[in-house]
Amino acid sequence: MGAALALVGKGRHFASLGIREVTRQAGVVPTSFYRHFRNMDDLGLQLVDELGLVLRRMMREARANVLQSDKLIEESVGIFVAHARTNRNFFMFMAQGLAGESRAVQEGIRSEMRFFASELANDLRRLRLMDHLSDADLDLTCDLVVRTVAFSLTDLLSVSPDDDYQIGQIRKRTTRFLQMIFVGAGHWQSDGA
Amino acid sequence: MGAALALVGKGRHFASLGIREVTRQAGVVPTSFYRHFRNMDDLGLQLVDELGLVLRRMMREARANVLQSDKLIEESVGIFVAHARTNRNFFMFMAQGLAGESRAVQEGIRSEMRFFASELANDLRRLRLMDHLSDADLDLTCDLVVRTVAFSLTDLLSVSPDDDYQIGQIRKRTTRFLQMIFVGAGHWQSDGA
DNA sequence: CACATTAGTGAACAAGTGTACACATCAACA
DNA sequence: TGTTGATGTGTACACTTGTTCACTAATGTG
Repeated sequence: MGAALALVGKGRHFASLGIREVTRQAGVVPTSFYRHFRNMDDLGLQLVDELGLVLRRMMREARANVLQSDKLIEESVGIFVAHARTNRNFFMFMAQGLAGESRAVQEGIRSEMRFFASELANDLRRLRLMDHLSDADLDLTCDLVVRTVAFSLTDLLSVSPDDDYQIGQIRKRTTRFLQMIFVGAGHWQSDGA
Repeated sequence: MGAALALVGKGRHFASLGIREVTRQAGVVPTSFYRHFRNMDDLGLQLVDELGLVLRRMMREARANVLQSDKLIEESVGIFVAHARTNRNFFMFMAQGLAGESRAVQEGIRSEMRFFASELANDLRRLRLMDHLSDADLDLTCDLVVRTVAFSLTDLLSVSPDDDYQIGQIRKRTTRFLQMIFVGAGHWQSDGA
């Protein structure tokens, strides 16, 4: 799995990886592959599971650092950007998987995103933010937030991880996106929406 | 190019396609490939160019059908969904390319999206909507809109093109996303954003 | 310690891959 | 009509690929 991630991190697309290639990168003989996975799709699914853990770690950190901050959005985006850098390969895999060729991997990632959105909704409820929104509308908002952040991922991954200036730009832009969404959510249904 | 698109439409990822595979689908001998393209990346780039045309056609239709409608957002999303169905393979290619393995294709698609966003900004200016926004903020809004629609693409492409119910759901949800964004844009900078 | 499970090995095979080269076909135009 | 440029063909070569099978090394548990 590490070998596959490493190749993805080098710019290869997961769908184009072969068993021999992965085992070669892992420093192991091709047949060993079958001791762990039935095929590449299987490997992909297990990567999605690990991706889930990465995302949960990120959420935990965000909750810890953000609870009483007034710059909730800015902080959260910062944590996201930091994690995207630390776990670059995982996030690359995620970005690829959304339109990947394995339906199962696709669905897995989608499901991780849904989970993330629902946790975000819980947090906002708990913090008594967006109290005027119905459950459905809060859901809508969180879904939109998660999508926006996920799309920023593709921006983030398309620049060098050392290009602090560009990364800063993306962080600022993403923050403004979210601010605009929350302004919209704040006025939702109180006007002609 | 048609053959490559057809394979993508069948669920394959562009990055995993080979020259022989494409020529086989095209009903032509492998060596013929080199008469038209230098390699698969080259083919990808030419597909991006054609994708540009598809998007422009869509924009033209949207402008024609939407000028004096009060349901501007709803109509536009409808046109988008319709085009996504008609040109399913092109849009699949687009969704894949955003996180694809050819940097050039990636940049090409990204650039098409920027163009689309800037045209949208022009239209909004012309229609005297969002008149209170600075150029930069209008840009921000349009970028966010285009991203949101692009992400909906992955939803759209993950369901069967004949599943009218699910497609309708996606259309409605996307519409609400955009409405929320525009509500946010409408109140932008007038409150604590 | 012995034993069972797990992980890794090496050789083999049929099939598929990218690419090179010389040759054939065909449309368009002088 | 003859020539030319674009497109397609057939053969060939050196690799790479997925998967199989029988075998070995290491691991931890009774």
